[in-house]
Amino acid sequence: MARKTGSHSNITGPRIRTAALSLFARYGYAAVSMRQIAREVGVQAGTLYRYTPDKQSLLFDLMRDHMTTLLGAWDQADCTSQGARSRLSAFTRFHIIYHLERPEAVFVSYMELRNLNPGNFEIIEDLRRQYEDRLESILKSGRREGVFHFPDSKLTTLALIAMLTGVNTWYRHGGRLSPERVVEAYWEMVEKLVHP
Amino acid sequence: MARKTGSHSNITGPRIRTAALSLFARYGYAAVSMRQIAREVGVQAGTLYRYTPDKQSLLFDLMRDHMTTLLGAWDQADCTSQGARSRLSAFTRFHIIYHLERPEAVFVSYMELRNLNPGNFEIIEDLRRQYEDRLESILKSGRREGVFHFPDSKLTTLALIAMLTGVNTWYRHGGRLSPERVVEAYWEMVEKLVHP
DNA sequence: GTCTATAATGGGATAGAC
DNA sequence: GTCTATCCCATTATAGAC
Repeated sequence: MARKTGSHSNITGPRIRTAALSLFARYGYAAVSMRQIAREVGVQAGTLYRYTPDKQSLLFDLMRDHMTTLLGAWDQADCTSQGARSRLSAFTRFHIIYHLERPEAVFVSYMELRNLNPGNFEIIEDLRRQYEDRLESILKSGRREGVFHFPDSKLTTLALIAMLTGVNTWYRHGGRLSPERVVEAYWEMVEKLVHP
Repeated sequence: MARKTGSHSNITGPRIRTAALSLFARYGYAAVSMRQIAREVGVQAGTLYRYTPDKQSLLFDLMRDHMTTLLGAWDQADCTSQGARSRLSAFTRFHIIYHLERPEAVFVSYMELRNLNPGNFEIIEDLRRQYEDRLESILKSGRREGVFHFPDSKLTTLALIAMLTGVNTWYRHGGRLSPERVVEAYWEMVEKLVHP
């Protein structure tokens, strides 16, 4: 049986999400219209509402998916049986590489928090806290093992995440440094920062 | 001679800028309307255009003033005759305190870059680069003096600034740590990070 | 599954009265 | 120096045809 003309439901949904992510990252959620997203996808604006209840849900779904995928990927990569120094090295590499591979999702997830409605904001913030907690527990293990020293575990967690995420603001593909070299340099700095 | 009723030109201009800064910080440039700014100030929307040519100039002026004031304040505070370690300590303190005192201007200046038109963007980016260069030259002096070691001066500059500016994302007035304690903790981390 | 058409609202910016 | 009134256009979201 021939497929009906215009029967693209399996592909239109993802294409809407991809277009929205890209436009939100470039111009910001508030500056992007549903018509703009529709044009990018190649459908009329009304059609978008078959795939999302409203613009807010589109933003929220993108951010929630980014955060849950990030958490899942780290939990897969983390070797909890290893020592804290080795786990921190793995975290440094994972965080930089994972974020460099998804600049748009990272950018939207950090910049558009204030455009979430209160309920959605709380859910995203909880996921972010969970990710921070993963790093903090590594730092605390290292302190118990006597291989790390730092002034305050929560504050050091936030300092390290800010430092590592900052790579996304300046890294340019094909620039002076390869991702591998960036990871090396940051690990050298992280290692000294937590040194006893 | 009695002042004319409604003659507030000396105060309305600054009040527009304060209201705009506050609203841009809370809701984002694109999400804030000129009518909203006018309501906050207590004038009609048309009146705003006696004080700014358009909405874009309002944003640009706020960002440019923040960056030039920041640069001027650091150049005032920097004791170039001192050693690099002492200057880096001063920079760490200056950056954290100065940024904590102006959360709205800092937030707007980091979040609304993409809402600047190309010419304005270039001017702000140049000011930002100048500020980064101030830190980088301290790091290079320290390396020449033999009191610092790091993998790459530009990369370390950006890592440190990201780390220090990150304080603004989590610090809450009246929270667990005083600004003074935050400065101490960050200096301890910065010092180790650049340790030979 | 997508389209056209439209409702209801609000946007930036300007003109001219007072 | 501020207000009122207005121009013109864009916005989100929905209804109903095909």
